[in-house]
Amino acid sequence: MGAAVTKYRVPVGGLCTDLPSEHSLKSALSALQRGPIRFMRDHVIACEGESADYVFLVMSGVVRSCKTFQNGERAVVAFYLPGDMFGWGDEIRPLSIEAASDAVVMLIKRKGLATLAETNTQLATFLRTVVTRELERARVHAASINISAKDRFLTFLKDWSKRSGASSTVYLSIGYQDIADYLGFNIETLSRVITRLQKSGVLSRTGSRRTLRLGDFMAVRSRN
Amino acid sequence: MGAAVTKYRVPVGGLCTDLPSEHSLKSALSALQRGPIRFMRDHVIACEGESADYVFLVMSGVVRSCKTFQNGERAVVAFYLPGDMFGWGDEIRPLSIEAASDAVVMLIKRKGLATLAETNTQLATFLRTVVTRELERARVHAASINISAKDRFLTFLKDWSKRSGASSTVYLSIGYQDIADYLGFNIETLSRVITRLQKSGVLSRTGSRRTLRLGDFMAVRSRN
DNA sequence: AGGTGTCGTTGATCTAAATCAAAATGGCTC
DNA sequence: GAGCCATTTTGATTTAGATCAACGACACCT
Repeated sequence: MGAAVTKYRVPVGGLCTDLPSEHSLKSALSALQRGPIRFMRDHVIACEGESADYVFLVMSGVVRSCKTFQNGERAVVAFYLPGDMFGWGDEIRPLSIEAASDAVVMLIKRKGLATLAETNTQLATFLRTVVTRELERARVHAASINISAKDRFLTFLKDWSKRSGASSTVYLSIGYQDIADYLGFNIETLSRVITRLQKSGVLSRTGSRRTLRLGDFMAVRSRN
Repeated sequence: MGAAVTKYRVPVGGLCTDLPSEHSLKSALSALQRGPIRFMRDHVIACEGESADYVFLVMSGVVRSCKTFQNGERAVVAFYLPGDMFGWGDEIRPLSIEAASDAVVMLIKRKGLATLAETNTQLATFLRTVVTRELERARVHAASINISAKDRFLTFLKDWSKRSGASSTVYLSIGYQDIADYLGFNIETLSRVITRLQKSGVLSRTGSRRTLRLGDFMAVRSRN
């Protein structure tokens, strides 16, 4: 190992990549951890309105946070991928947390983390970047409020492929309903958008419906 | 003054309400400040892509942050009202900052603030809540991606009236175009929505078009 | 292999909002 | 007040996406 900087739990290219773990921090963190815990798809990990005692670290699978409205509609606000830490910064959960695919999640005591961050500058910086990055993502999402379904989906795909370790082949481990609820249109529209993109050669699907092979994105004129 | 907790610059019920200013902090902060600076409506305060040397504190008027796309379209991502501090947490400005009405803004050196926050827990906590609150707002905005123009506008109005010091009369100091670009529909639709709400008695406009008198919001069935 | 349930696809129709076009309003200066 | 400008409003038409309905595909289960 030597002087090489080892990283703390990095399943893919997620947020936690940024947290260097010297031994002291690593052991201090492990004292605050519970888990890993397995959740089956669609199972609720935490409810809206609860006190947020834990911060989450996704080990595998995909986790979604969503807002459910009184009329039964739902909006998916964010997806968290392996390596992502989230749930920091809220005393009360503003959104429910659910498994969007079978997922393994680590729980970390929020208060303990806060205490640790008071003395450990590295951790404090890391937590700040976690929130900032999430804010950035939310802003981009919010800014996409007036673009077409096609462009919205392409933006999503681009982001997803980047986050899940860019390659020309993307595996959507989550259901279409989740994607549609995230992008703000319905599942039929999503299906049609994908079909159209397929026909126009932007992407192709071999074998499993969930596996998309991407052509040249940039070739497609989109808003940004 | 005695034991009474004085607050730092609180034009209305904005974010800065939360920052208690003992003398030491106050003077340390004032050393980092530049301003107040006046900006006329639509003037650019900071550009996307620039290094973010300053954090902003709105003294009066309204400031918007927006993303401009290559095709000339624009999305307003957030509005900042008197008392709001923003721009913390980004090394590089992800969005341009512009005056949505004539506005007076205070500039605070970001690096200095960061240094100060390292030793001052109160300030650190405050900065964290600033970012968290902004994230919360962005999430709500993003979650509104699939609701009707009417509901989106009502949600906006509710939030705006709360932020600008709730009363049954709301003064929109910004143009319709800005509101439309924030809500993600065009100005004609916004105008029609308002007209319809007027006809259905949810709100009325006396004198200036910019002044809305609100009826009972809760009576209107909306999604949340 | 055949049945069953979930999930994605396709088609027909409807509707909210976009777009195009023009008029009305209010604010401003002279 | 008259004229001029930016802003908002209203109307006619088009369109993207929603909705309703049915069908196809795949995984799972015995």
